[in-house]
Amino acid sequence: MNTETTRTQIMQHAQRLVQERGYNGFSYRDLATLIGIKTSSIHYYFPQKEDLLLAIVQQYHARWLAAIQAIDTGLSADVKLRAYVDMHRQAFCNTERICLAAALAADLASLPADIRKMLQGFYGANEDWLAQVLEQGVREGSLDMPGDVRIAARSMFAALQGSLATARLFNDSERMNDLLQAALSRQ
Amino acid sequence: MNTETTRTQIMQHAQRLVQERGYNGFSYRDLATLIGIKTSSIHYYFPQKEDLLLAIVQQYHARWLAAIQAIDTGLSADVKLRAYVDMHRQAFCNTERICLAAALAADLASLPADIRKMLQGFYGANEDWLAQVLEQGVREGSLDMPGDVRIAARSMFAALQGSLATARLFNDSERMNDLLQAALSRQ
DNA sequence: GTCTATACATTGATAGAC
DNA sequence: GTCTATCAATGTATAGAC
Repeated sequence: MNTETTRTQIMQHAQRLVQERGYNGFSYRDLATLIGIKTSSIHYYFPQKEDLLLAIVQQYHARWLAAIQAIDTGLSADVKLRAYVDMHRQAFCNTERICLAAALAADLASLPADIRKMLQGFYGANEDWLAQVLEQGVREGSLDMPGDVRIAARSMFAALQGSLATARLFNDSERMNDLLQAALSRQ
Repeated sequence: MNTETTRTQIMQHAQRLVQERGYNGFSYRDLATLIGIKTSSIHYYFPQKEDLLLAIVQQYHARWLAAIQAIDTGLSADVKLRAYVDMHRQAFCNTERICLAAALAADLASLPADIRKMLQGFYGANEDWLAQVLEQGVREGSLDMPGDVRIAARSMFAALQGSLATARLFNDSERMNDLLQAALSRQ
């Protein structure tokens, strides 16, 4: 079973390049050279660069949501939070890449409108999940949330996204351990 | 007194475009059209695009540091923190732009090495200042910091940078009010 | 499906007139 | 200082052979 189809390879490399260089920081030529094909072959699968971007973002969103939903709903809030933060930490330590959504959000004005909508969906889904867990933590008494859990969830997700960028900037995986303190210091 | 020299205009528009579209999301032609000159005139001031980027980052860094240092050192830690967070909030509400350093950090792999060094300097300077203020807060008893203030400072700055990106993504200035809660909830 | 060939616009950059 | 003119390289994209 070979999952290394051309289409798969294109998407893998394209996702990585967006995360490393931004949407405007790579070309079909870069992709073609990396894979060892011609640019016209990429156009066969993704006629326009926006088609490629759309496919990447959809796949990323679906996989990330699946990973979140794989966190056992029966767990306590603080364990869920640790698992969630660990997802970010491991994603970074394995790839040294920031979040795809954060990479695209930086170049926002240069992206098509439908991508912006998808990014909002990605951010919103994460914030919703986090808010739900924080609320559970308050109910369970394991988390001390002074204000609105919705706002706390926003701040927490922003801190996670920002920490990934900083960890890469300093090429310092150790910084990803700060994430735990950042997210869980209110316990 | 006319500060709207060509050089100034170039730098202003270029900084804005980096913050909106990323370093690879605009061209000398874009700049020339915006200002009403020819691309060769831009090359007169900034022979290479990297020269332009360097000048912008240096100016941004200097101005931001000056703004931080303008915060009265005699103030209490929590007032200093509020002033610092308010700098971010107002910067966003006036311009709807994210931090220049955060915009560049996203496209990191496509930037020259000396720019990476400057970004590290910018992040480090902010984290240092924050850590110092947090330590003051602990001494004064106005802040309850469970762990290392250095780590807390990193998380706080990451949260600020991330919140700016989210506020822009959702075109929601209200989110910048979350910053206060995010940064000061440990009071 | 992948290629060759090609089109056509854009990009960063330079030389030299004014 | 700003312009015209020009450049080679790169960018996205298409047509059609195999």
